[in-house]
Order: sequence, then structure tokens, then C-alpha cells
Amino acid sequence: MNSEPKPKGREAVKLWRRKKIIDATIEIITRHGIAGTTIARVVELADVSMGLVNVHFKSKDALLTEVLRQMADEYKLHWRHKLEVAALEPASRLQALVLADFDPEVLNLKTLGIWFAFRAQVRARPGYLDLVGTRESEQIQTTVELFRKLNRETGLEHDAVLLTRALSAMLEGLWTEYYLYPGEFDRDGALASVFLFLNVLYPGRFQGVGVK
Amino acid sequence: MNSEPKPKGREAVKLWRRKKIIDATIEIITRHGIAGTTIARVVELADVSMGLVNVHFKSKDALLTEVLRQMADEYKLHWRHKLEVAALEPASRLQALVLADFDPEVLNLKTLGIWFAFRAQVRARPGYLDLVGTRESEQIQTTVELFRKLNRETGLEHDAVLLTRALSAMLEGLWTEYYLYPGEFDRDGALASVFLFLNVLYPGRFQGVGVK
Amino acid sequence: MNSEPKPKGREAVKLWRRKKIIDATIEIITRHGIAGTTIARVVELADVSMGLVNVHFKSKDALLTEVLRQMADEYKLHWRHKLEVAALEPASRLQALVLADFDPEVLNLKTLGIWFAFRAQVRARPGYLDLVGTRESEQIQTTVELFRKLNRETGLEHDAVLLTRALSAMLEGLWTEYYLYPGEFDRDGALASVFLFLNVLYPGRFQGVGVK
Amino acid sequence: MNSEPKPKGREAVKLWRRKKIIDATIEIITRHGIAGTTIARVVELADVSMGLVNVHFKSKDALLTEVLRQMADEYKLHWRHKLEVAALEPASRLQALVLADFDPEVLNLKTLGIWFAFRAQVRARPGYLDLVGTRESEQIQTTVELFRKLNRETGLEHDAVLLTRALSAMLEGLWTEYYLYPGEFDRDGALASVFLFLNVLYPGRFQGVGVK
DNA sequence: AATGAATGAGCTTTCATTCAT
DNA sequence: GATGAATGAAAGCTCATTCAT
Repeated sequence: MNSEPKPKGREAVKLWRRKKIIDATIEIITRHGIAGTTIARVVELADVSMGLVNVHFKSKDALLTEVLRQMADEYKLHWRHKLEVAALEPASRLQALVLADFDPEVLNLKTLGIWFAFRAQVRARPGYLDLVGTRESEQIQTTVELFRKLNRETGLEHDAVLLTRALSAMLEGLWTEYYLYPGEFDRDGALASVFLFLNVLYPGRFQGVGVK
Repeated sequence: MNSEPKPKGREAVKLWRRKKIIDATIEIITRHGIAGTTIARVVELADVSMGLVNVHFKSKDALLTEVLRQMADEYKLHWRHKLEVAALEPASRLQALVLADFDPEVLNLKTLGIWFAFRAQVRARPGYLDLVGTRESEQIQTTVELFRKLNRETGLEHDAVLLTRALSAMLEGLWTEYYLYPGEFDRDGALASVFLFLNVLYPGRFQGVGVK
Repeated sequence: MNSEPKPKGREAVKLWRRKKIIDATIEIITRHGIAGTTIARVVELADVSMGLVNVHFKSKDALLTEVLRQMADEYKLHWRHKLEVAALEPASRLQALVLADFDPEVLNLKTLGIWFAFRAQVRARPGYLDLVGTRESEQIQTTVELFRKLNRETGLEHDAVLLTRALSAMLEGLWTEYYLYPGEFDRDGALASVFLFLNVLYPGRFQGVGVK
Repeated sequence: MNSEPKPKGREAVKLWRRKKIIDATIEIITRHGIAGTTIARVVELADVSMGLVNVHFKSKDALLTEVLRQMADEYKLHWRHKLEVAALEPASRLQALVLADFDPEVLNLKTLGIWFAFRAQVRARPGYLDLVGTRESEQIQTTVELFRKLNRETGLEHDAVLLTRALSAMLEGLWTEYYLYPGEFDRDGALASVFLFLNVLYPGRFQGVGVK
């Protein structure tokens, strides 16, 4: 655990400990799954006392939900940021969206471990659904718009909704591949698959990107 | 639980009860996830005694593995069968493979519930990996071959391995979509997405299939 | 398990199976202790069905008691026989009694395993006491008489009751030694210890016996 | 259960409860044997919650081993102390060793109950052997030395090793007698037996000790 | 007479949560 | 605010016993 040094000030220490608990929880879920995530393991890794979890979070459940919410927020901020700094042409923006999903900040064992762990709980706890959904609707909407713009630019008439669905599914599927076989996963090859698809759809628009 | 009537004969009753336990386990995993799957819940649903699980299966763990193995076997048999009864042209065979993954026998809440539940355990129990992998290698190999044949037939030179990866990911992603939003999932639209992709790659070869 | 061949005749087979259960029980108690003696283990070793134990013996408890009773009977018959075939002089008879306790028919892992296993249950089940006592009163009485005769013969005036107690205790203690360290136990040395004691008491009467 | 009053102070209460569990375990083993020793019985007698056993001791097994180890330690400390405060002549020291084994602190129902209970497990759990052996080697060695000194003093040439073995066995056997018949056991008579033996070996050296 | 599938009470152990310090 | 000893419900598992075959 790479923990930051203990800060000074009462409130600061409190927040610092809270963060330690959340980070430890993420690590433990990644290693042992949700079923294997016990308060005892979390507090040992976070190096805090047993009772502190129930001081900061009302219950174990609340802690888990908090962890998930944080993950979801980070993901959202991440792709939005990547979009902000991207160029204005639709192809560049779409490319940015795709690349965002393969950025190590997102595509790493911890993030995906949490993601898949909570997804497995969706049927039992429908409340999680909003947080673990396949790409939130804002992102979907953005993608549809980009395909529409691409159509307009190129004069092609692909069904933007269907394309969005296909692209989202592909990204989702490649995440799954990474989650299951993190050791063998080949990021460039995965990107090549995606851009092969986009290149065939809009010839020339994604040339040279993601080519192995 | 829609249970078959109690059969006659000692051995038959034994097998019938064994099956009741497996079916109940599947149902409980689907409803409550693996973490929420307790022997107590299983035996109540199966309407057998607590001890029977350990009579038929050595342990709870063995029961879960058995359930998963059975699921994996059924999936394999299913797509092989669909391939056997398909026509000989590569496009038809590929189409059969895709359709197989959307057949209600595979794409249903129980099957996918089990699938995703066990996947979430992969990091904690690596032994599961072989049974929950994204499409087994035999299926992958078959798909690569079909793309190669399509290339030969059409004179196109798409990278068969990349295409296979893209297709597999898309199917995987659409399963995820179904798993998360079973109520809203639109099977025809999903198929349309896939065949839009294939049609763009091999124009005319998948015409009229999966079109909404 | 060295089992005799299956005999013919309904009643004979019944008794044969009954014996197989008892022999298996002895073996299992020796190996696993009473706590580790389960019906499942017994029937597996005896190669009979689960239910048969409760057919032949009312309960597991009754089986254990039966095993112990049999052991106690065999022990009694054994020393009585050794006494019968011994010469008439008191020293020879006493010597016979001592040697009887070191005869492999008595001093072996199975017999002592059972003995000590049941003794450990005495507080919990006082009923066992009569069967596992340190040397039954008949044997004690016989020994006291022999010491008295030896006194009369030799003109010595040792307290026969105290001597009997001392001798019994020594034999008991040597059994304990054998039970705890069967591999290292040295039968001749043990006998030498006992006869050293007797020789000092009655000089010349046990000369050359048990000398290492 | 004669329990000491609840002390004050967090750590003190913790130790007090820990001790209550150990004491209760000893009592339960004495009453019901190891097979009949359940956590439920122990915690009821100790008047603590079920989970506390696994808080203080990792498992039931660890608790039992702890109890046994403690018993063994106390025994060792006891005879060493008795030897320390004894006079220097070999006869006095030997006498002290014998008397130590009949001291109520050692020769009582609880201590012997534990002793015999664990011995019955030796075949099934060889690890216990070191803790339940018949007199540890240090004690054996001490005894051999004392007999040698007695030989030197008296000019006699008894085999010191054989004598040690005989004496140890006798003490062991008398313990067995006490364990089986605690109500009828006559401590003075038992001592008289032992010293009769020693007196015959070394006339005059143990005069007047243990005489009824 | 003999079987062995099935039962269910009772076992040890785990672990989220509480609360006196 | 933070601690961690203690709780006790609930878990998986064992196994003597029953009884339809």
C-alpha cells in the first residue's frame, strides 16, 4: 500500500484515514472478490481499527457502495476530460473516447476488478445498476452524436444508434478480455481491432490509428 | 421452481434430487450472487434436507464447480450443434455461430447470471478461469478459419485474427448488456449491430440478416 | 484387513459380518481414537452397508461397548489360561502372570489402543469402568494369594497387599510406556525391571528370569 | 465454577476471560472427555460468548493444545520446585520426586483427566506425544543420577536405568489407579507401596517414609 | 436380511457490528 | 475521535440414525 504520509490537523487526519479505508477496500475486493472482502482484511491493510469503518461509513454495505460510486465518478471524469482536450473533428473525438477506455488509469486490475465484482451483485442489489452500467447514457448520447457528425461529414448513412451499440459492446468485450486474462492482454492489438472496425466504416478517417 | 414430478425407482429418485439441487443452485446464484448463495437457501428451494448437498456433492464448493462445469459443457454443445446443422458456406456458418450466442437457450438470465457470478470470482479462485473464459479457444479457432475462408471467397484481405477478436468482444459486450438490462434488451437490435459490422466488412455476404 | 472367507449358511454369514464390524471398529479406534471413530469409517473398512451396524448392534454406543467387553473377556481368558498351564510353585505362577501381560496377544497396539481410548471416556461414561479397570479383582486376589504363599515358603513377611499394588502399578505403567512409545519399547528390558523388583523381594526365587 | 471476581481495566478483563475459557475447558474435558468437549459447553461454563474462543485462541484445536501445554508446564515446574527445596542427600531427593507426584497439586481429577484424555489422542494426533509422555527425559535423567549416587553411597550395584524404569512405571501405574478410582484411592497406601519397593532396594534409606 | 439414500441436530468457525474505554 | 474486545447470528459441514426398497 503506497500510503501518503499522515497529514496534520484533526480534519485532515480524519479524511486521510477515510481514504486509507477506501483504498484498502479496493485492493481487497480486487484480490479476494466481494465475497472475500471482510472488514478484518480491510482494516488490517488500511492499518486502522475495526471500529473505524463503522464510524466513517455506516456499515460495510455503505462502504462498498461508496467505493463503487467513487470508481464510477472517476471513470466519468476521466472520459470527459479526454474529450475536452481532444481536437474538434468527430473522428478525433471518437478516437479520444476509445483511447480513454484503454488508458491505464481505467484499464487496470483494480478498476476492472471492482467493476466486475459489483456487476456480479446487480441481480441481488439492483441499486448498484446505475453505477455499473455499460457506459452511462451521457457517454452513449455523445457517441451517437459523433457518429451522426461523421455521417454528415462523409455522406455515409450508417445507423448511428446501431454503431454506438456495436462500439460500446466491443469496448465492453475487450474490457472483459483484459479482466479475465490481464497477463496476456495486448493493448495495441485490442485497439487495432477497434480501429479496424471504425476504418472499414469510415474509410480513411481513422487511418494509422491503432494499427499494429 | 417448476420441478418435474418425483420419479419411481431408487436410482431415479436419487438423480432427480441431485438435479433439483443443481437447478436450485443455479436459481439462487442468479438471484443472490455467489456471495448470497448459501446451502440453506439452496436446500429450501430444492426442498431437500441440509445434509443432502454434502451427500451428493462433497462440499458447497464442489457443487458450485459442478454447476459451472455443466453450464460450460452445455454452451459448448450448443454452439457445436448449431454449427453442425448450418449450411457449408462460411458466411452461413459464421451467422450460425453468432445466432447461437443469442439463442434463448444461452442468452437467458440464469445462464448469464451464473457466468458473470463466477467470473467475479476469477481473481480469488483462478481455477474457475478455464470454465468462464471468453469463448473457448476451439470456438476462436473456428471463427478465425471462417474469416479466412471468407477472405478467400471474396478476395478481401481482412486480418482474420483481429476480426475474430473484434467479433468475440462485440458478442461478449452484448451479453453484458443483456445481463445488466435484461428487461430492456432488444435481441433483434443487438443482432442488427453485429451484422451491420459483418456486412460492412464483407458487403453483400450477410445481407438481410439481423436487419431491424 | 485379514478377513476370513465368507462362510456358507444364513446364520454363519450373519455372524461373520458381525465379526467383520467388530474387527473394523477395533482397527478404527486404534487408528483414529474414539472421537475419530465414525460409522462411515467402520463400515467402509468392514465392507458392509451403513445400516448393518444398527441391525447388529442397537447403536454406535452399543457397538463400542461390545468391542470393549470382548477385549476385556479376551484379556481375562488369556491370563487365566497362562495360569492354568503354569507350574504349581508360587514363583512360577507369579512369573506366568507377569509374562501374560507382556505376551504379544495382549501387549499390542490394537489391544492397548482400545484400552486407553475407553479409559479416557471413564469420567463421561462411568459404565465403562468395570471393563477398563486396572486388573480385575479376581486377578488382584490371585496375586495377593501368591505373595502370601511366597512369604510362607520363604519365611519373609512382606505386605502382600502392598506388593500386589506395587506390582500391578508397575505392569500398568509399563503398558503405558508401550502405548505411548510402541516403536521404542523394549520388552526384555521391561521384564528385567519387573523381575529385578521381584528378585530383590524374594532373592533367588526369580533368578535368571527377565535378566537382560 | 469458582471464578475470581471480574477485575478492572481493559487488559485485565481480557486476561481474566481468557483464563475463564481455559479453566472451563479443563473442567469440561475432565467431565466429558475430549470427544465430548464442545465449544458450546465450554462457553456456557465460562459464561462468555461463542465467538470469544476463536478470538482468544485461533481454533478449538489451538485451545486444546494450549490447555495441554499449560498442564505440562505446570507439572514440570512443580517437580523442579520440589527438588529445589529438598535436602541434598540422594534419598531425600528421590523421596521428594516421588512425593511430588502425589501432591494434590498434581494428583487431582482435573490434571489427570486432561492427561489421560490427551493420551488417548496420541495415535490420532502424534503431535501431542511430546506433551503427554511418561515423565519427560529431564526427570528420567535426574532419577537415574540419584540411583547412581545411592549406589555409590551404599556400595550396592543396582542397575540404575532399570530401577528408574521400574519406579517411573510404578508411579505411572498409581496415577492410573487414581484416575480410574479417585474415590477409593488411598494416597498413603500408594506411597507405602512405592517406599516398600525403595526400602527393599536400599535398606534403611527410606525408613519410616510412606509407612502406613 | 441387508442396503444406502436421506435426514437434521449439532458441530466449529466466521464476521459485521457494538460499545465501554 | 478512535479503539479493539466482545458478541451472537449464520455459515458450511459431519455423522448417527432411519426406513423404503
